[in-house]
Amino acid sequence: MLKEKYSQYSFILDRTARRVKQYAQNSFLQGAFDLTIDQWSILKILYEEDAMTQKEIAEKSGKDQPTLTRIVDILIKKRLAQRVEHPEDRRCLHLKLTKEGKAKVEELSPAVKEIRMKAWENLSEDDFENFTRILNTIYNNLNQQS
Amino acid sequence: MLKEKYSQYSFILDRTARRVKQYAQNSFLQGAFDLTIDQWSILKILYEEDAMTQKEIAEKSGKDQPTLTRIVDILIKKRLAQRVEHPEDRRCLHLKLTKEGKAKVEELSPAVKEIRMKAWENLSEDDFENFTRILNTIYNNLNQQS
DNA sequence: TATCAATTATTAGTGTGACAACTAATTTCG
DNA sequence: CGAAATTAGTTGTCACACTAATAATTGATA
Repeated sequence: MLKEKYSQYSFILDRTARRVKQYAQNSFLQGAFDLTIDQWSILKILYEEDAMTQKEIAEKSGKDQPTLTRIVDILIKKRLAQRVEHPEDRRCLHLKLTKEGKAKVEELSPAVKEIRMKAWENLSEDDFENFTRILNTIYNNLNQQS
Repeated sequence: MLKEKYSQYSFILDRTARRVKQYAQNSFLQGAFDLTIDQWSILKILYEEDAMTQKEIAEKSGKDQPTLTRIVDILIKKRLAQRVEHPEDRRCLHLKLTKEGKAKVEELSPAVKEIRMKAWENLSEDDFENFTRILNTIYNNLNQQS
């Protein structure tokens, strides 16, 4: 295999991921959403399934627990979410959206979808399928266990 | 278009980019390379073309100038690179590798290529072509100017 | 030539990511 | 039962990304 050639995907992958994030963040700023991309991603997860523990959210979002703790702190400071005691396990905390949090998700969802779609101009349905398949294959190839 | 479906690529892209970086970083740690991935990427660029300004390196690496300043500070602290005055423009600084810096790149290059290849198990040459094409299309779709 | 605009690099501030170490609570098992 | 291991969450540290603001220098132009 031509290692020189293959080993350069990482640069393109990294810069594209950064640009996707940056583009969305700029759009958020212009729309005065008062949220970062990562804060939004956690809000979205909570909207789809309320009352999860932070551990569960961390797994679902692919973030580690310290990172999640900090994002949740910010969401709470913004009064978009709240921590609630777990009824059976005092180590855990259930997170729930506040009314404001739910309203925020409902208000912004359509705009966020539009922002996300921009990336797919000039690309086909096949491209989308291949792209997600390849990304997931790479993700699994580099799994911690292996 | 099914916006709901298409708008979820960003999560997969982000988490895969993070895992690629993390996998390489862990391999660097185990090999006691004493470098981060991003420090390595700058060293590599300097090895290929010595005596560039920070502005040029920033463009080539896809990093912004503040980020580059910090990474270069670290490389200099590690005695792998040095700043040299630009002969014609006193605003600029030429960066050059030290002997140690060049030796480091030569020493680690083969190992880094091996690490990078791991991601491509179970994937074909076509996948590689499609992957880079799609990434670059997305990157251009989200160009600042547009 | 004197001023103003553009360019290069830096600094400060905020947010995030990874890792290690820690607390508190719970579970396991001798 | 009680000590040890495990688990959930937090805090601290370092590195990086991005923005805005600044200093120093250069170039353009009136």
